[in-house]
Amino acid sequence: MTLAEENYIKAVYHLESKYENGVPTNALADKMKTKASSVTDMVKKLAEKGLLVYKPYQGAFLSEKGRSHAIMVIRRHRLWEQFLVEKLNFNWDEVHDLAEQLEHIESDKLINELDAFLDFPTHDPHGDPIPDRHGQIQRTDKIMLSQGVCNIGYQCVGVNDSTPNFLKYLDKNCIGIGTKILVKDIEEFDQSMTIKINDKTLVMSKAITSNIYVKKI
Amino acid sequence: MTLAEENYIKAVYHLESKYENGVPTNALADKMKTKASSVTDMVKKLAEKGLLVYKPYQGAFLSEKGRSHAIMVIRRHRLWEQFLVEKLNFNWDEVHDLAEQLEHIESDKLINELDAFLDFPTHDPHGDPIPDRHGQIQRTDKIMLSQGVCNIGYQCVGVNDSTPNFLKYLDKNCIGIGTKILVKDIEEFDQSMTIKINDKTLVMSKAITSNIYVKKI
DNA sequence: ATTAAAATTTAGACAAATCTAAAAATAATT
DNA sequence: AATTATTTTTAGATTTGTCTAAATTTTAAT
Ligand SMILES: [Mn+2]
Ligand SMILES: [Mn+2]
Ligand SMILES: [Mn+2]
Ligand SMILES: [Mn+2]
Repeated sequence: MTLAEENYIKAVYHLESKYENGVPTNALADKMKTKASSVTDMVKKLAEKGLLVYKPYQGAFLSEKGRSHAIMVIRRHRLWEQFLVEKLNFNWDEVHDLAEQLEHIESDKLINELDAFLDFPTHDPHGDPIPDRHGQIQRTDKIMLSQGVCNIGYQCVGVNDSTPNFLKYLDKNCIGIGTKILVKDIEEFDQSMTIKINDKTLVMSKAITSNIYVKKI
Repeated sequence: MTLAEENYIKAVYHLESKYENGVPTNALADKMKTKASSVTDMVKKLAEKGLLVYKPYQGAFLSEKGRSHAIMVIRRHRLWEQFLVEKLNFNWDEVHDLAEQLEHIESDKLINELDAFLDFPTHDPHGDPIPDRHGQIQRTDKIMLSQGVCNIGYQCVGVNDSTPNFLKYLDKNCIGIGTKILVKDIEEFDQSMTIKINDKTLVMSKAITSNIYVKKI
């Protein structure tokens, strides 16, 4: 399985939750930063290999084989991110692009030993679950902070946007995985939220609060 | 710099010590397990990029730029090998092929942090020196065991052949980096050597002894 | 039900890295 | 020095993944 193929099935995996009746060619082209015509070619190839199910004009689905391979790529990605942060002093905003490279290294022993070396982490630095060696993913119930309610305490468990820009914003405001957040007020007009973190008060737009995952304490 | 290009300059680097008047196309084709015509094409491309110096029919040399890049690829290769053995429970005969993949991961921070994490090792699991972050390589004086002399004690400091087959032979006979070896006898006819390791006596052919590097104790 | 717009696929081309087969240059032998 | 043999390069083809431009299909709007 080539690097490009792995990236495509991973993209299909991530888009499937949003497009339940098949992932459209254009959505995939966007995600892969390529052109629709390139996607059509690749999707046909992956369908021939039995990794996707695909009918022309109808979008793509992962086959079981495709899904389990996609999950393994995601396992590798998240384990490497965890390694970089835990062992090599990387910040959580520096690891994604590097993990995009490392996730394609092919070795079961490597990834399982890395897993053990890290003490079988269940989540990566961004709060995303790390599939276990059998592809099992621990589902946790989380909501977007934008869905939070006044005067309720929450704890940050993940982020939706994990681009460096957003993560640096969170760093600047002392928000990370595990941070306790108390919702003080929600402005009706634009859903902007006033929250308290360690006695510091902070106002965040909906663009921010809808990218932070929390759970009730 | 692509994966193929990095592999070529690494191959030129390793062959330059044997071919001082330019690395011949065929030698490179052998090493790269490809055809001479493919080598010609690639060598021309690398020369245009300023990584090699090349005159048709005259063989290839590394430029300074090419050499320093080759050394960095070797640094990455050996640091990864060391990581796999030291931290992930790999045996020294299992790491080479995996390091061939890992050496192409592009990130200075990654490799320098890995270096620090491993406590700045000077040698890899096969006894080969690890270039430092400036490309400096620690040269140690070593000889082939086949050049050893009777009744002199040596210590194994490296191997010439690091294929799994040879390394497994060494494992089976309890020979590794640091092992003390006493030369007891050398048979004139075929240069086969009788040696003593921890009171165990062992006879090794020249094919073996010329692949073990030692230094006088 | 037509027509217009959007999404998708096909056709044809291109760069990277490889191959085979043939031509050219260099080295070795007579 | 002329002839072979070896090495190296060129010419033309192939695979992978991409592109642009044109054709087709589906969806939305009159
Ligand atoms: Mn990531
Ligand atoms: Mn992540
Ligand atoms: Mn190696
Ligand atoms: Mn090595």
